[in-house]
Amino acid sequence: MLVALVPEADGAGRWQKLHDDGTPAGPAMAATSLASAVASLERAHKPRWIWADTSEVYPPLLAAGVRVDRCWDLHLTEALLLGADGRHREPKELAAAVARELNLPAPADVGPRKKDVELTLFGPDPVVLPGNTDELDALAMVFRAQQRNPALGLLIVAESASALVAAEMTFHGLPWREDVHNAILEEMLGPRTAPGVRPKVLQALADQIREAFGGKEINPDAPASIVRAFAREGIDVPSARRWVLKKIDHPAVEPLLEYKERARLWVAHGWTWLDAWVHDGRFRPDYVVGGVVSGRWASRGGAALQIPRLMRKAVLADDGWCLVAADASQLEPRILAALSGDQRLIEVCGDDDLYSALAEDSFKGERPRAKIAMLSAMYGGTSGEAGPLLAVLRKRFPQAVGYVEAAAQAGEQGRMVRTRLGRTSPSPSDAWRELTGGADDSGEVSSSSRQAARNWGRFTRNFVVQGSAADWTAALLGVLRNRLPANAHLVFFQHDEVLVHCPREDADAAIEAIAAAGREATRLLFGETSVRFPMNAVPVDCYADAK
DNA sequence: AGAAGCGGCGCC
DNA sequence: AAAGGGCGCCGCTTCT
Repeated sequence: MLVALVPEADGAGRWQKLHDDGTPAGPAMAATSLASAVASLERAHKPRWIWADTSEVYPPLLAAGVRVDRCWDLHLTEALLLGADGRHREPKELAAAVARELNLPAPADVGPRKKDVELTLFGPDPVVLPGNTDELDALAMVFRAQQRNPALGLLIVAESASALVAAEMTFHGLPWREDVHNAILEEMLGPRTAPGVRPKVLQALADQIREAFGGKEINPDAPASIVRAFAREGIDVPSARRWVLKKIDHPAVEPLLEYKERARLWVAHGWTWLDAWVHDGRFRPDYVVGGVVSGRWASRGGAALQIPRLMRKAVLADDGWCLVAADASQLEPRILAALSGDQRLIEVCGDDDLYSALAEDSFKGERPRAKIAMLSAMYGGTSGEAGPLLAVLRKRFPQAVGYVEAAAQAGEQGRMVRTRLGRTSPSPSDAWRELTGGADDSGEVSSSSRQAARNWGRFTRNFVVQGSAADWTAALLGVLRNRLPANAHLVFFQHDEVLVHCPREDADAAIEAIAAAGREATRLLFGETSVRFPMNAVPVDCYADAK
């Protein structure tokens, strides 16, 4: 069963049952408490909820204690459908345009709409909804229009489930111990200072750096200042990047590197971050499902997907609870094996450490070289020894390497590529087409043209692998959230790893659910493939103890 | 004064 | 040892 749902002010709302084809299956109903209406419908029918935007509709329901099983997110779906038609939209433009179509208020943060945004979005034959259309009717109409590409069905369902997971993660929050975080900061920086006031340890390092440059003024926070300071000493450096500085023999280098590391901690995850993002022992970032073109999640605020390893010490389970940390090991090369059907690579995937097996097979047991070769194939690396290593890989695994090289070629020619579940790469810009349009008057293809083509080829090469891996994790999340024990909560997700917070006695059940979800995700994407996708799942008290 | 771009670095 | 793909976010600098 389907139920379309429109929230209204003060926790009220309206809903309407729909048939599977999106036609009305009952009258429109009004509820003064939307949450109780949803709860009772959920108990009775476990419907698939049709709503405009999970990130708007679901959090208030969660806050009222209501969890739902399934949904269909019209925003996310429309983005997938448009992308598949080669009509990508910026998320903000899409949100504004869909809101307009649905006669809903536009998101508050949407600025002036650009002129060239289409006002009619839906389907090959755009539907223009009159301004006075009932919102429930509009939802149903859009839902029906969104059945236009059945090939995307699984992706849409997985994406919508991901949106439920994202809202639930924000709701539960990642356990975060402020006292532990503060202790780390104190150890690395010294006592807390007011915002903008350089902590003692950083000031001491800055003084040391200035001494090393003969007392001349230098701002270690400004890369240009660092480059100038070295130039005064007769040392030319192209930039102030860490790996550049590391190669220099100069007394300022050590304190500079030390300063950079600690300053980064102060600025990105210092006391200001703690005040802004951690409350009542929980870190609650906003996750942006589908925020990356490849289908990976992004986050908004709090740099949720860039938590430094050091700070994971502050992620501690509640008393009597534990964190089950699980990651899909070496996910992307396994995805490539399954996508390409390369039998030899599939055999290599039989090993828990894929790179060791690859090294044994083709690289004289040299694991680092095997890894460089594989990463170069997936990322389009060319520098250093990548070329020869890739040649070895191509000879031994022609199907796998051929798969990514075909994707690269498609990109270089300006064609779109698709992930396993049908997420589609954006088209290159008009400027790109202009630049790569062909030979100039003299018949030469300019180097900037070739470079632009290669750059886009690297993007599409990686897109098929990174995006299909995102397909796989979306399927995993969707399956997992309905398999976990009732008290076990998904509290973190980062590309290929999840954290589950649960009572200790539920840890084994959570681990089993994760393993089962991994198997199911593999089956949903690839059917009865023999590629192995091992999940490492371990119960820990502290996130830093995983791996 | 505020926006935009850049360099840099955290994560996968 | 870095590089090759994807991000978010900071401070600094330059532009408007």
